Amino acid sequence: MKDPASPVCRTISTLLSRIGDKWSVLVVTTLGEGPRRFNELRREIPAVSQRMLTLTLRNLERDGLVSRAVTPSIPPRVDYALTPLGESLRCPIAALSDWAIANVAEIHEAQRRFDHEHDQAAAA
Amino acid sequence: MKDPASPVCRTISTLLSRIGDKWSVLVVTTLGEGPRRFNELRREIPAVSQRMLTLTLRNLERDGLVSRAVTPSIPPRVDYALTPLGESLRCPIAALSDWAIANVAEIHEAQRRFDHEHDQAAAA
DNA sequence: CGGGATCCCAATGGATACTG
DNA sequence: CAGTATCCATTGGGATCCCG
Repeated sequence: MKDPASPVCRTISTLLSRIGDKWSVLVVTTLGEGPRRFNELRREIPAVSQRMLTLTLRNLERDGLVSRAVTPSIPPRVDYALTPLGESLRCPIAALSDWAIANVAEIHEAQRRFDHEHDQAAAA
Repeated sequence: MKDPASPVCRTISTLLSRIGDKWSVLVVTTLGEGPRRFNELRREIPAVSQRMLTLTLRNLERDGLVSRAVTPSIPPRVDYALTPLGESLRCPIAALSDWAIANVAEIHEAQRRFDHEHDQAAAA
């Protein structure tokens, strides 16, 4: 199970990278509230650059988590939404962020203590 | 909630980065089976370099997820173990990897279809 | 045994400009 | 509006050598 060459482990690893990348989770949770157009997502996630939003959406689409519907009008219209697969990921993601929210104080205190006990050079 | 400047979001983001980095989850799940010494971990996770294992353990220790116990003998002995906080993370992590395992086939098929529909240049 | 220090390459990601 | 293309800075991470 821990052999990094096994397909299962590589897929999990890929998924974790996707979860860990800077914007995927934010996009998935936003789309979890309902379909969005490209610039709607940009507005709801102000810090994302248009380049990274595009890349993130492409990756999520490739993994089958997000659907992309193009309406070839002038101006063009593209709607993004979670697929059923993407919907099913919301639950484990929520579990993770719930954990994070529940333990943010403890983590911060651990970091503070760690930084204090070692040299206080790396005071993030 | 989506303001990236908010402390909560920054902490979640940090946690997700930790989850998403290449080795943290593997280390946490391995330590979930019981305490391990440094080189035991290296043996159980063959692909990790000693540098990255050190860094990963330091980060996890700083976040309060892993404890580090030094026995100053010759040769030195260092035991790593999950803290209660680290233990509590095993559940959401398991939820995530269960999801990944359950959906690996569907994800692969989505990727295959995506790569096929677009140019087959990026055949990962 | 359990690291730290250094070097170096590859990937991530931001800013900006251009396009259909 | 919804991207694509290019350039560039930062970071991640492997290899190697050294040390207590």
